[in-house]
Amino acid sequence: MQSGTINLSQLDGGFDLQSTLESGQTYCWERLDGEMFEDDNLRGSEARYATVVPASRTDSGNPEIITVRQTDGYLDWESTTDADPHLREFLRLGDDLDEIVRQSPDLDVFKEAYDRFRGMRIVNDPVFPCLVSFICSAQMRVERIQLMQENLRREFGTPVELEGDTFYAFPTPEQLAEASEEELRDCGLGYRAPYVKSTAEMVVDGLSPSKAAEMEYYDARNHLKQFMGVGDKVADCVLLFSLGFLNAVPLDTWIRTTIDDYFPECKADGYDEMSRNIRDRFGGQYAGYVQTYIFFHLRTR
DNA sequence: CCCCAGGCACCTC
DNA sequence: GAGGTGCATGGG
Repeated sequence: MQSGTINLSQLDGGFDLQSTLESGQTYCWERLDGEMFEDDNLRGSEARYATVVPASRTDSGNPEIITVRQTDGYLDWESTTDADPHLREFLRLGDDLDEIVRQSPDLDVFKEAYDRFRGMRIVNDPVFPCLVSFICSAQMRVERIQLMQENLRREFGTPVELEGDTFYAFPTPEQLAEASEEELRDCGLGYRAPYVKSTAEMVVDGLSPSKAAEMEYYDARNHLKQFMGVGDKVADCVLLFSLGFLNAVPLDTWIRTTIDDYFPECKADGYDEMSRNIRDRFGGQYAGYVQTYIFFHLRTR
């Protein structure tokens, strides 16, 4: 086992592990001393979280466990591998949060959110788990999305051990493509089960979700919409939370409500037009950051 | 019993 | 392409 620390005081704009992992951006982590996404868990804890790095991302070619905990200005990690570069990538520790806030619009609702969750960063999840989890997110609460992903990992993922504890990698496209629709429904996926199976088969057959990362924003969104169960909103989530499109603003029910209450001038009929309006209103290149702060703030107040 | 949850596929027109 | 409808599942 390896361990290490990352000095958070050296990061521009600081870091907050709990809000980063429990704001509904990522379903790739589990909390070891409590349930993710329970409101009374919000803020102030020094909880430990675990994830499994996909085999496709590790030097060893095997899935590798990382556990991590934030204490007093440091991120302490333990891992089966050198977790430092993975953590910097998955948690976007290189983002200059101070600069992002400077470039964001002067909005009271954003200031409130930023005061509550200072240090929260957008995540950069591995693309296949991110894609599947947001296909599962349709008409579903975050607590149950998390439960569905835990079920998928346990039922279909490769087990990995760290000091006697067993964790599961998120299933590969091959592992999910081989699952039956019935088995997927048993994980609680409901009508999303055939979407997940079909999307896994498409990836196995060679359609690459990560290829969107090389494209211009609208082409990237259209590329992702080829997958079954992926529309404009899910595509924007994958672009923002996995592929580095910090300008993407997923238009979900909460942001739509916010638009009605705070930005009525951005209202429009189609997703495209309203999305463009709100992206401009949120300052363009970092609009996804603004949206994520506002979403978490309003959802948990 | 109702309604709703970080929407989407599919069918009309 | 724009608009309506069905969709599994669990909790309030």
